[in-house]
Amino acid sequence: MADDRTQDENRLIAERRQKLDALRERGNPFPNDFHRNALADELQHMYGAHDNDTLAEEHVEVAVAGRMMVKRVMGKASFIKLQDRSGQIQVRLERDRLPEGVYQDFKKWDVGDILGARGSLFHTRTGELTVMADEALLLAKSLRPLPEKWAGLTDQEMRYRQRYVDLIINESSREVFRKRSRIITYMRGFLESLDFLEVETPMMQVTPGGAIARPFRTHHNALDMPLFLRIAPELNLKRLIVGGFERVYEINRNFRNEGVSTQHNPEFTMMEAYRAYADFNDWMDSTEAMLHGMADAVNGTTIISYQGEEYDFGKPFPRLTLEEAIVQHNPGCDTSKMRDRDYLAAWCEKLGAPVKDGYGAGKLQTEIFDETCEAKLREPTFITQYPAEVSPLARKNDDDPFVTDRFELFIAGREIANGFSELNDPEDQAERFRAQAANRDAGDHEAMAFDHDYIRALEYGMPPTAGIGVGIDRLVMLFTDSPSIRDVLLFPHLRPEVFE
RNA sequence: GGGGGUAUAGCUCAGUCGGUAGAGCAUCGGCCUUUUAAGCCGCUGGUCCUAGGUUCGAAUCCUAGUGCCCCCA
Repeated sequence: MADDRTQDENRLIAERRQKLDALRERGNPFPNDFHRNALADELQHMYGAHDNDTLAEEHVEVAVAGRMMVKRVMGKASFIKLQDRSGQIQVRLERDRLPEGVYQDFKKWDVGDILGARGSLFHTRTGELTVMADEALLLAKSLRPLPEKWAGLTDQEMRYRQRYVDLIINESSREVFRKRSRIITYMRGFLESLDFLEVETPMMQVTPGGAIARPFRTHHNALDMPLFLRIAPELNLKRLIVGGFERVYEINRNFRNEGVSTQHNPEFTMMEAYRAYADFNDWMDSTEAMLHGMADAVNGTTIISYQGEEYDFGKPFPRLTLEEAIVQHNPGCDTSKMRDRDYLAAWCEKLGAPVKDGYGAGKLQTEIFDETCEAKLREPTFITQYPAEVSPLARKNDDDPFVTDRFELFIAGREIANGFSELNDPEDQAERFRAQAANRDAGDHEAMAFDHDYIRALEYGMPPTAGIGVGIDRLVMLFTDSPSIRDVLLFPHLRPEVFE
């Protein structure tokens, strides 16, 4: 026990431990037989408008419980506020109304303690709905003092490391994560209404695939073999299209062994959906419809306010090709040389973007796009026709095989979604894998491995299909006006804390 | 990987030119039966991130390191 009294003990905690020790003398200080029958917000909605005469007639007996966030002792009577998952409710405790000794005990309870109280409702002079307690008890002692009530908790590091404290203190933080849940619920509903089947595919894969990214590696002891955390569920979901489900989706974590930033966490949540007998245009339409409906349902308006800018999710999103975007944002470029490797390479050099021997015109185009266009795409915009060179799983365009039938959706200068008509020609796919494998052999850790089973699956025949991936975290950032991905992850990745 | 910012009481923050460490809130003690950041009186509470260095003297200046934040690659 003594060993648990950790290094950051201080006088405030020691005082509370003594109070807990005293409670232990009198029995179990963590009772589990208090039955709450009302939430703070329910009471506000049901009885907030009733006057005191009505409340006295009704004599509503309630049992409330939660964390004591405010404690105001005024001699023989006190006001406290209990916070539960719905909100806060005030409770009045009067010495002479409570059972013998309870009020004296209460004076020793601390802000942060978990309490239960039973009593009837009334309004104070200033009109606040309040429970007049006939009974009050301590349900769980809090040993650590909470941040101060007015300034609250603002220290970013503590907000991320001790999210539980952030959630206790900051309603805005609680609201971010409620909204995150509503976004995902809406998305599920949208897909279910289109008869999509939710599935779960492996997180641990022998051959990581489905994206261009570096994977995390782990090891299976019993089988004595390496395994990789998935970078995308894509190939497995398309195996299920081959299997005949026709419409499947998965909302789950991906893992990418890359840098950490305000836009990147090593693990992040992606929604991927695949629909047979559809093409990438259908997915652009559905994505627009989904985001429109989501904004209405989750935020109550189609206008998304993000970091001082406003975007209208109610309007159709402009669609332009990658080459059109480059031309539009680079007046003066030579439009006749948009696929001239030498021209593009020189341009990249000027931009300071890497140019390697293996890079073709398509790869160089995307570098120029990333450097000169991406950040400028503020309003929701679909960029279409990505080069085949950088789209190893996408179907080539029938009229222009340099590009694929692919799109990415940009909002506020960031990629939010990526979709395309799927490559279902097994021989073309095998050829693309071979090209990726060559890059891999040349030292590109992000290049895809050749997935023989995936080719075998395609050889059984995959119907014409289109798929999409939506970055959930970035979407939640937009909907909650959060500047950093860490603000929308309950437990963002941080360097480990050292406990001495 | 590079650059910038930041780190002081439980929390939020001051700290002047290098000269004994400060405030508000919280805690603790006293008063107070309708408060709303309740009020009044009193007392506590510090590894000034860490390790070196300069100096008679360092929260303050220098060097290195660490965490977090931001920007860039």
